[in-house]
Amino acid sequence: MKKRITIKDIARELSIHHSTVSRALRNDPRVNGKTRDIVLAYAQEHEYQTNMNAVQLRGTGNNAIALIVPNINHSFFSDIVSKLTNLAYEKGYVISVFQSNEKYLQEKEIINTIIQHNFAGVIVSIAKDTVNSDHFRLLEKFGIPFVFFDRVCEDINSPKVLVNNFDITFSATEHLINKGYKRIAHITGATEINVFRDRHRGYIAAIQKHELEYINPIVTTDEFTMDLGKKIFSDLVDSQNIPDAIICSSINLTMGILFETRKRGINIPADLGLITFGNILASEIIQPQISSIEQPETEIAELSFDLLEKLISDKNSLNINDIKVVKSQLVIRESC
Amino acid sequence: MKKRITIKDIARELSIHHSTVSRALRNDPRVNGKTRDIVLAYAQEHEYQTNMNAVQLRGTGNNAIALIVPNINHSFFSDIVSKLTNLAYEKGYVISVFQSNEKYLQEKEIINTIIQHNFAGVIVSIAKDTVNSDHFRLLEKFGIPFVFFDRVCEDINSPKVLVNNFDITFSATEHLINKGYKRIAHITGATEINVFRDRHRGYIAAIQKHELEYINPIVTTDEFTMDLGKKIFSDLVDSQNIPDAIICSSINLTMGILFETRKRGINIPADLGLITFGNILASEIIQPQISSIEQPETEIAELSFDLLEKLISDKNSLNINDIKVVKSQLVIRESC
DNA sequence: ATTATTTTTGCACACGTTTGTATTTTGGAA
DNA sequence: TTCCAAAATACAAACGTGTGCAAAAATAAT
Repeated sequence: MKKRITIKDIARELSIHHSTVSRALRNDPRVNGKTRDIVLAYAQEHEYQTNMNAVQLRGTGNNAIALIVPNINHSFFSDIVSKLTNLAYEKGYVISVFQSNEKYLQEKEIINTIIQHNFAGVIVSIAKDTVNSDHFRLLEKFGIPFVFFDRVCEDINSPKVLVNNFDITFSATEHLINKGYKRIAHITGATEINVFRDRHRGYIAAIQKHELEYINPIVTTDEFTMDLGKKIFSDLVDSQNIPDAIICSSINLTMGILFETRKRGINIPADLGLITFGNILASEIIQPQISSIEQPETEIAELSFDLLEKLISDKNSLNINDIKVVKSQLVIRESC
Repeated sequence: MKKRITIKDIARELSIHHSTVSRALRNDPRVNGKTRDIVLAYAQEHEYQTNMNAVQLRGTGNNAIALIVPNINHSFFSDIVSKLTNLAYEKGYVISVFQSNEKYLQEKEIINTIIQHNFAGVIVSIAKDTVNSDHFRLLEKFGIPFVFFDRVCEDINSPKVLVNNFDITFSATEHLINKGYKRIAHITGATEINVFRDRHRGYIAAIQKHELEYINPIVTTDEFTMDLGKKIFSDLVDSQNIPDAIICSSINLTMGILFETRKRGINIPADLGLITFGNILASEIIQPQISSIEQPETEIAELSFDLLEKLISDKNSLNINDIKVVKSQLVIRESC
């Protein structure tokens, strides 16, 4: 391994000043076409690569953006991560993906790292754990623009891309009611988070509108796993407090419920109606096919990226408090 | 937004030299405990954050590592990405995740980016497209250590973490044979890639050992999607060249096959035996439950990270040509 | 009190790049 | 040839940090 070649090296070899080399490499019109070609040729031959640390230190040109998600390996987020990564690539940005593991503390440290590395901007969906938003204030203070998607800090003035959780959950609940279900339960996450709170409210609103007696919001702050789904449903059965329909905020939990219903011989949709949030690769295979609320990952990714890009290129280019709401879709299948 | 505070700012305010501040912040024993405390207090109060660009430019201390995967949103890779991200976090590294989209060209550009940003090391699983390995030679040239996992460049001398693809596919095939299946097909990816080639060979070896007549390796270079799975199976049926068992390299393809068998009333395992690579969240739900070859993502992630870490801290600490082979597991369920 | 020793701080430069300004070179017009 | 404007290049400083070395201050030894 030989030491990496720098602009100064090129300058020395070519007996010109390194500032000229710098300009030549960036196609500055101030440099003679002839020398530009010589420099470019030399750079190419010797595999010159810009040192972005130096560029960023200088303060000019920063194409690094950071993405923070609670979990990389949950389908909703991994889809968005994948899409955003591609968008970033196309637009010439470098994207770093960070995972908070649903922990406020980790999220906070990630923010510190982002500041230290001078990222140009951040796209973030907050952890379930995050109730305090000081770290985003810090980000503001350092002048790093950021955009929230899905899970947001509502007390922070920054653009947000949201899903119509209230409306869609309202619709889903109403759909179940119209189908004749009377004891509808709603399983969701910590209602401190906008996403779960809005779904919760949408559910309640529909129940109340139709004056049903049975209201059963089941809020869990644990990690959404299939096992947790099994447990929640088992507890429901044991408690004799059995609903005749469920709206579930997590595909993982839904899998657990499905497992238990099979084990117990509970028929879907006859004995139990079911609507879940989120898609699953195998949705076409699983029987009965589960009705689901599908979120527009592509649209969310694109909107978030656009907003951030605008913010990076000009901090005043848009209303800092811009909120976009994208529509998710209720896909009725065989489970209700 | 106010300008960010630097070491020099602290020095000026405290009327000491910035070198002293630098040392104080890093707990250098050469600085007086008293002044250290003053500096630390001031830094904390004014929310000082190290500028890592400067640090990295200086050449001392680089904690950024890069991870390149073909797809972030395929379960095998997303699991590994997630695990590696956590490992990196625990060990104080910052990890950036890049996605090659199975394209050599993108992989190459990613490598350039990595060089330009002076990453301390790289963990990579190559694209299906990648037959040329010049870009890894470039990485070598720039002295950036890297570790391959799963899909590797065999002509590059760098540590590798592999899965026992030959053996496990051999076993799987033999298992099907022992169960009485006679016409076993194998669906896999481009055999230029070590992973698919080894599986291919393992399959062939088992077939030949048992002197079966029917050998049908189906190699596809297209993206592994459920739709492709449907198409491949439909073509098989149409061609009258119907196997009585299939080993499939991709869970997505397997889903497509499953879909088609249902549609056509083909019974698994009676009419068709099935073994797939990869896990799926819903595996407990899908009926019949599919026998699968499960890869030890955690072990792969840990081994890869350990190797890279050693390489970063001391380039000569291990045999550069180190190859670790981890064992995947054949889990027999109801599909064969 | 003087010197020797250790502890602590200051100084200056380097990392690689960019950019405003000054200087030189070039080419053309007088 | 001489001079002028334009084009091309060189110079120097800056971004924020870390480190070897020199200088100074504090402490210990004589």
